[in-house]
Amino acid sequence: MSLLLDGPRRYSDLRRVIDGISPRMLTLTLRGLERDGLVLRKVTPTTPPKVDYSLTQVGRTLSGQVSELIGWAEQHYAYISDSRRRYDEKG
Amino acid sequence: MSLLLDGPRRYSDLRRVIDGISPRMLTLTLRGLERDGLVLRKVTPTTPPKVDYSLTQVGRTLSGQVSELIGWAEQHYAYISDSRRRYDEKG
DNA sequence: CGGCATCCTTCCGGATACTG
DNA sequence: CAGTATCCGGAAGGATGCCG
Repeated sequence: MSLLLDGPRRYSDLRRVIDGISPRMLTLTLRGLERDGLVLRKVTPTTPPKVDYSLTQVGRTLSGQVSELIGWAEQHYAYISDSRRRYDEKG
Repeated sequence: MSLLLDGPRRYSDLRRVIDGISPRMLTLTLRGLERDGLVLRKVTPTTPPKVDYSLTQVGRTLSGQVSELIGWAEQHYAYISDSRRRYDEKG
């Protein structure tokens, strides 16, 4: 979702950025977001076809919270990794 | 997580509030949060035993973002439901 | 290019029964 | 009370192949 903040992205672009994701999962995820009205799917029926994904108005209202969540995760990543290691090693 | 903001809660309390959750899932969830260092599990070995769950210092730093997310969800619940209904009905 | 259909394996998570 | 143990059905999701 936060990947779409800078504007529309094509399917293949998203696949490249979200490294390792299968086409199936990417499509399912995008379709879910589209169904929820957070992402807009715009098909241009040329050859080769072109599909742009962008945030809807409402989708953009979520971007702040998502960014904050990402920020939190980055800030506390080391702490959580440490906590897990300690938990797994003894108890 | 947001349930723990007001202070420690006992296992059975959480089970009552999160209605319908199985003991297995509640334990797994709490154990995951404990492993990540977000929740503290404090056992008092009396009869009957007593276990209190509370947020750690770091766990509390996440509460703001969680609250905002909940707020967003409540605010846009109707929109999303509508979007889904329209999506499922035609396309 | 941007998918969908299908197969197949994994594992999530509910139900139930039992314990310190 | 606060879990653990076990069984089990169904869903999640990777791999592969095909299509407009």
